Amino acid sequence: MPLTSSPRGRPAGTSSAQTRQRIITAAIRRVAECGRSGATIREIASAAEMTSASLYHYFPTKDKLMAAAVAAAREIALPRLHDAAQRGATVADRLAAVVAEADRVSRDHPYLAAFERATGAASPLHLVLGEIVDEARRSGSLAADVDPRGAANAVYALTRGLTEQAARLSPEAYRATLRCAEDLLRGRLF
Amino acid sequence: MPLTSSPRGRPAGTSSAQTRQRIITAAIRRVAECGRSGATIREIASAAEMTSASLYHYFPTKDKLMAAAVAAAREIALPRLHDAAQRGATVADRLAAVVAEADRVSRDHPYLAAFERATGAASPLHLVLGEIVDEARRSGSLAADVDPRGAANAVYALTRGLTEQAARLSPEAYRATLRCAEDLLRGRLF
DNA sequence: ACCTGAACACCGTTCAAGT
DNA sequence: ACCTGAACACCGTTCAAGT
Repeated sequence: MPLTSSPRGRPAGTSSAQTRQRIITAAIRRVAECGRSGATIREIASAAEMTSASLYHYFPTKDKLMAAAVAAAREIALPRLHDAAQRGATVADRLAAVVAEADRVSRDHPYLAAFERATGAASPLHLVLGEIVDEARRSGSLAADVDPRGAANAVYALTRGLTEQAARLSPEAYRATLRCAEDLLRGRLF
Repeated sequence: MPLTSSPRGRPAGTSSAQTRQRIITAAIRRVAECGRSGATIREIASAAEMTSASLYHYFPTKDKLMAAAVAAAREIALPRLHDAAQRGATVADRLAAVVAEADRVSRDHPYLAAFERATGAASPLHLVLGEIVDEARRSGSLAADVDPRGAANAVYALTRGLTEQAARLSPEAYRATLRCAEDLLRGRLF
């Protein structure tokens, strides 16, 4: 074997699952930094210390890799949002707690908000908000003539817009926006 | 000159401004249908009845063409939203009128909502909402301790999310969502 | 199974050459 | 000025060949 040849086969001390995770982590970071189309397969592979051809051994297309990254990102936020949904006595309290927790998750995982924004994937927030509104309807906190699905969608629309703004505004301006969004949910903005 | 050669020079009866407009219209449609990266320069040029090389005579890069398309799209919606902002006695009435008019604009220009969503550009809605909230603050309809920029951003976030939902939901479900959004603005959802 | 370099068709963009 | 076909570097993806 010539000394100039590149190493072949799986490096010692790494499992297939670890390699997969390394690729997903690299993908989340690169997509957050450069956007979905700006993050090239070659760069993601390089950040995961392999060739683009090797990456295709783990993910058959860029779309499938993105879907796996979206699912991984969701698993980070979902349990925390679920916990937050338990806090608070009233529906408005719970909604505010979930929105606030979503903000904290963004702070703890700096790449996450930019990644979700770049992919435009449905956030775990939708699920949690739907649950809160459903429960509000069961407990009678929602006016009887209000469509619960419509209410969940409206609140979800608000949070989608907030996530988008988070990437556009300064942290200070975004914090002010969040406070107003909470006032809006509590019915005391205007 | 061989009979097989393609025509050269500007076709008779067209001005430079008309050609520019034709390119922009084609760009809006293709981006709405295929997304920003899915809409290729070659396809946009083809839809505008020219070569991609010719298109570069009018726009130096794809980014500049997209910016021009965004500006053109804005000019469609802005006057109508401005008019709607005059209607209604209270702040909530005016906000609801603008949101409703934005919905009608989307219906009148089927490609527009998808295009704005695909480009992620700041919509003319932002400007109009900012004006309404500023006026609300001057007239004292906004609580003194509320940051007016934050309030405008929060309402804008809601409308951005609504626009996104419009593409995802059935017309019926979207209408229910719009009604709940109005209730939310009026402070009587929860 | 896992990895490689080299190739494929396609993209945004450029350019010499035509009218 | 306006348009063309042909080329450029780069992208996602494939593949024969290595261990």
